[in-house]
Amino acid sequence: MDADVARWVLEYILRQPLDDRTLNNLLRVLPIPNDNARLKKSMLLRRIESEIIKKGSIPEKLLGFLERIEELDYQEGIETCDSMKHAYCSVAVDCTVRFLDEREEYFDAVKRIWRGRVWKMERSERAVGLVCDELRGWRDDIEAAVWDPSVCENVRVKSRGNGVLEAVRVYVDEAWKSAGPSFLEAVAGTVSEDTMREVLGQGGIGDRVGGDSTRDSIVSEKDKESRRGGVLPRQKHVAMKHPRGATIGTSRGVKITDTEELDLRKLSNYYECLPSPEINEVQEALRTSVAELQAVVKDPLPEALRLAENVMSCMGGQNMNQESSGRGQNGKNVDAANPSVGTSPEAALANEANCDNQRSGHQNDVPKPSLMARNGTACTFEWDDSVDSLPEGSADHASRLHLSTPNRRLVSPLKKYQTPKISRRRKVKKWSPLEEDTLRTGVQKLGMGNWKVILNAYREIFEERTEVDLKDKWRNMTRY
DNA sequence: ATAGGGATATTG
DNA sequence: CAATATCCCTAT
Repeated sequence: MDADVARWVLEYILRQPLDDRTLNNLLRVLPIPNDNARLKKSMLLRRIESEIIKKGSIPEKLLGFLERIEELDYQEGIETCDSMKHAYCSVAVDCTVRFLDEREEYFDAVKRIWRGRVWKMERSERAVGLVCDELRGWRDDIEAAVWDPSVCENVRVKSRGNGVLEAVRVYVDEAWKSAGPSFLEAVAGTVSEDTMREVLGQGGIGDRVGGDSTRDSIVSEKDKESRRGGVLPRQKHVAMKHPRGATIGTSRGVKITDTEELDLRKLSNYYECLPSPEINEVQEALRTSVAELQAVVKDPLPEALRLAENVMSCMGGQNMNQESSGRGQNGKNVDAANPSVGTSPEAALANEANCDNQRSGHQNDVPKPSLMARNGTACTFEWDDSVDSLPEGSADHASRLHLSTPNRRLVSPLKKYQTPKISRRRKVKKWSPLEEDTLRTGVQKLGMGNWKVILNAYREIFEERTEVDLKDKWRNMTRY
């Protein structure tokens, strides 16, 4: 599967009300691009959601999740929103004051959270967005409470109205909202059902030119609201079956158009231009991978589990966790670590409860879904090691099915969609005379065929060129 | 990493 | 539309 497509699919399923187990299995199987901030953030958000739904109490690791999100935001120049600051503070407080009754543990928590995390943030090189007055205020109180029993009581009282769950929920909702819909959903809302059918079917297109051609990309409020609403089977054919009325003319939808390179624009201008191969390519990609995805989404538990596990049983175990250190891994490492991918089911995840439980034994009956096609720039991701250890069919499990039911989320895709690079082909860039000269001297000095050496030697001049480009250019220059 | 063939974009 | 330039994919 193409890396972009994989990313779209991931973005999509992260927003689906799938339970953790299913999601986890899917994540295990999909190639995860390691370089996409948006995606990472979605994962973290989803994990936070999962955590706050799971148990009554807030786990301390939410602090870590929030910190990572903040860092991602920072790198993208996104300012930390108030709800996030508040959520972080609330979690920190909650995870500390819960130990107020045990001096030892309380002190440990203070050291861990306030003298550890918070302290680090405060003296970080950059201004960490999570640090705010509220946090500092609490820090002082909580520190004082370590030594002073009377302050201790104050803290206890003050923390009663903390409302962690609410705070976190508010933030998560806001974050999803500003992230906008997943690409697949955006596209689904962009193209009418008829168009989709035509393109996905045989592609009889020309006869529709004209008419309602000035339409913009639209995602209807209705669709957005139902996005994560309730238990699944509703929106099975998300990408293809949008009731025309809901998506197009009638809705007071929101534009998603201000995205420079994003081909959503082209998709939305579908009626105006002749279909470019590029669009066809996108839609073909969507067709195939969405079809695969639908098999999972429409009937999540049985279907997805079966798919995911069948796939898993065909693969070697891949327990790389991209989240923890993020950058350390790439496709090569994964492949190197698992030379037996696809051949040795017994090597796979031997210690994973879910795998053992549900493996149906005949991995060869099922054709290898292309979902698992691996990509050189991707690695696998372990959603959460704790979920798998939970007993199957427990109350916990059942409750997680309703994961997203409470959050009704109004998505306004006003925010720019972080452009996935659909155009797999770079823009054509004519060679300048300088470049040509440089190439000539490069070949003369460093030897023809040593394209990489030449490229490195004149990196500033060969801007945006690859060694293959040099090679091709030389081929052109020396023809005849 | 490189070469070669093929796809796509650009030019005339 | 053909010729050419650039870019991409794949086998070696």
